[in-house]
Amino acid sequence: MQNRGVPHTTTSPAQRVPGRDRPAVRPALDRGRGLLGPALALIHSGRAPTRSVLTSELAVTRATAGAIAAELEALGLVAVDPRPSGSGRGRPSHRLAVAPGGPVVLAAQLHADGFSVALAGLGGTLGEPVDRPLPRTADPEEVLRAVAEAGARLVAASPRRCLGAALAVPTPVTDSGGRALAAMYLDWPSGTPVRDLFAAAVAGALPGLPTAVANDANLAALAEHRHGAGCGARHLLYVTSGHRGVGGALVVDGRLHTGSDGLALEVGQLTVDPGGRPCPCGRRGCLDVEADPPALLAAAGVTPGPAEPLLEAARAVVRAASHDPVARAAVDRVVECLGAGLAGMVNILNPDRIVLGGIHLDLLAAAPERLPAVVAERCLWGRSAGVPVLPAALERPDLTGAAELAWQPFLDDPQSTAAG
Amino acid sequence: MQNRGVPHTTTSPAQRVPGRDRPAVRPALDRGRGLLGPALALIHSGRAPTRSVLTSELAVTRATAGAIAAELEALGLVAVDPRPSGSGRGRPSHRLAVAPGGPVVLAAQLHADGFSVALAGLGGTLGEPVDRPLPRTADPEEVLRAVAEAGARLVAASPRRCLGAALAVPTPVTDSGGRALAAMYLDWPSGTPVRDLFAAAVAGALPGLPTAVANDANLAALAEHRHGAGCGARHLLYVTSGHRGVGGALVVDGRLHTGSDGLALEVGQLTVDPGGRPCPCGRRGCLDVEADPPALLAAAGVTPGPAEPLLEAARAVVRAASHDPVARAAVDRVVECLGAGLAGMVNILNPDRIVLGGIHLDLLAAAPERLPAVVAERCLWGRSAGVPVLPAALERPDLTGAAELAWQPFLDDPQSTAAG
DNA sequence: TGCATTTGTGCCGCTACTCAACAAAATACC
DNA sequence: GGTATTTTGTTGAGTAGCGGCACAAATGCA
Repeated sequence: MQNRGVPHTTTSPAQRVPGRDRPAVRPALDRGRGLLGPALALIHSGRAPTRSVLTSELAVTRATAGAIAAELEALGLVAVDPRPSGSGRGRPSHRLAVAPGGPVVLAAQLHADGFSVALAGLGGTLGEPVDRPLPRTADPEEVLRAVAEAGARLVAASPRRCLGAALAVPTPVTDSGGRALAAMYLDWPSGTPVRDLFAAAVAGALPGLPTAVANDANLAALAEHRHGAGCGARHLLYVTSGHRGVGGALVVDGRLHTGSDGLALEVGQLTVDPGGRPCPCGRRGCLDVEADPPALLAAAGVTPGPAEPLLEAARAVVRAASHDPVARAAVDRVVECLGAGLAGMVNILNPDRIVLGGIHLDLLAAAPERLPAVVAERCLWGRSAGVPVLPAALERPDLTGAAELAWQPFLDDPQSTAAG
Repeated sequence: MQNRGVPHTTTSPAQRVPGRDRPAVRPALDRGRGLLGPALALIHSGRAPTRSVLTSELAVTRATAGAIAAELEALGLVAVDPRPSGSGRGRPSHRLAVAPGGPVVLAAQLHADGFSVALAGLGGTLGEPVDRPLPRTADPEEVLRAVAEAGARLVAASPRRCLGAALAVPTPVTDSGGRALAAMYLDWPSGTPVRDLFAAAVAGALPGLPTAVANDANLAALAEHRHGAGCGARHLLYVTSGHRGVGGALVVDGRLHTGSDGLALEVGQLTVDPGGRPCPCGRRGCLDVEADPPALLAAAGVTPGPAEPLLEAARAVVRAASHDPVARAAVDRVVECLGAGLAGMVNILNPDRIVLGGIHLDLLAAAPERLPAVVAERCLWGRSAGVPVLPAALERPDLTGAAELAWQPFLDDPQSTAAG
């Protein structure tokens, strides 16, 4: 690209040469970057295993695809393997893959039971995650410092260059201020500036690293879209429940739909059973209290131990449903509620695929026919739509999603990986 | 642009010259078209009144903006007026406006009481609309032929070149097949291929004209976003009810969010009052039966005359609310239901603006404090979100929206206006 | 052993921009 | 009223990114 020299050289009016003139606005730096980003995204998510597929996916000439692949290889991000790629007539195409020793990002996650960190390269593969309990304090600053330090140890132990860090948190995060609105499991006050606090913590442990923070369900959706059950979907609705309440996320054309301030897909307030259980919001039968692990436990009459994770206790109920009629009835009831909630979302969002995580994944496995049927029945154009409902496919969707978030700037502009 | 010659010259293998070679895929034709489209869109929606604003909105250099403006002027789409544009220091910028004698499109609309057609230039201004009752037959082919013929008369009477035609229909339309799913007011069977039928009708009356068909609420939302109360919103939620049922639409970053098959924003099935009126869907208290004109009439105990449009009758109830306690109570009740429905959408979509049309516009005028308050109360992050709720600003939003739809291909690629 | 088919590559050209310098048109200040 | 300052329009040179083309390479099939 053109040499733009040093930006923002504060030329005071006095010392300014008369004939000298600067553009009214700094032209958008991200224009003309062209197809490098889309190409890397295709290889990253495994949708371009060969150069010829890349050519057709990008809708460019073979010459252009070759130049792009060569540049990504020069950046150390992609490995081009000229060995034949197997069957078919004609000359076999070169294989494209993520460069094995390429840069990594630091993915981190806060959840009800602790925190996790892992390194992640391109391609959606995680390194061995480190899981730790939360420090006894609830002070966000201290928690995030512990996360950053655990991450820094991972980074120091790896020979690969680290380009960024991102954190998944179990609360909505505002786009504008990066504030956590309802970090219930963490006992944080509403409005905690988690984005800034994480940035500060990482700046202490790993200076210079760009950071980002987002909601865990949103990130899991992104991960499922790129590397899991949502791969290839144009409009992916992801719904999950791992502890209390129900989280949703929507991926449209490969991008998260976070709404105007990151608060979209707060689906827990959908009414799914007008005569149902009371909800903290004041009404009855909200999805939040009818389709999460506590709802399933309550319907089955099970009281979990105080130290037992709610998700594990609820999974036990689903497993018991194969022989225990009480558990079966509980599962059936929650499946009806979940289906009604999903139908409500489908009427508004019209996704072409639904992926379920958390306890919903188990419920789908226990009612693989009934759950999609409920959705279709209660959905306005059920028969014409017929949305497929799939189980999530990733082992650690939240961590993988955090990695996606950290990778995003470099997927948008692969050249910038060279800067660090 | 490059000369691509005649497309699809079916070179049979036999007659193919050995050294001759065609690209694996036809490269995307719309790449490299650059900023002409965005520039025209800015001028079209009034967001670039001068060349200097265009420069900063496009984030290009003055030279580029000048070249773009000159090209749009050469295409006969934009008028550049070099006269000064008023106040401020420095040299005044040239004014940019839609060319007065430029091309037009044909906008058409089917509604409960008839059909309308109008010509529309760039800039969102409609010519005088022609309103007609529906032919006595319910045969879609015949209805659409009448529409096309009325349109053809308008086109013939105008000296301006017509580039395309689009139709707004009061039913969801599938993206894939262009089929009407629930044209209740028109007595059309579900699945009527309205896109193809309209194309055929227009081909008969105005050969060669490109056509398009979409849902009326969606198009009204698009129109409000570009020329009305939604101008400048990033995520615009539009909700309206002109006859029976409630229609919604979402505009994200200037594009309609139609979902994977055009069926998004079917918001009528949201439960807003669990103990409310029965709905054809089998449940109670759906938005469709609680916040449309018949709901308001029923709450007020009014039975409209058989020939009276439902919207007008409902408007009379809202007007009566200032002095009639029964009407006031009816309005209050429907306002609560509408607010609950809007809150449900806000929780899922997190728009930064809501615009109301149809009877909802009157309800907002009658309860300008209460309606936004209900939304905020029932919305999960009400206080932090505080979504503004505004009345629609256009006189004929559906027709204006149909014009937007017809213009869209030319806004995306202004060069193609020269082809016709 | 050819031949059709598919892919990789180098070279040329075009397009849509940026950059840089200058000219023009207004306001602000003395 | 004249001059400096600010903002804008204009022109010409330069360039990144991509398409078009011709040819070479690598496979399967007859």
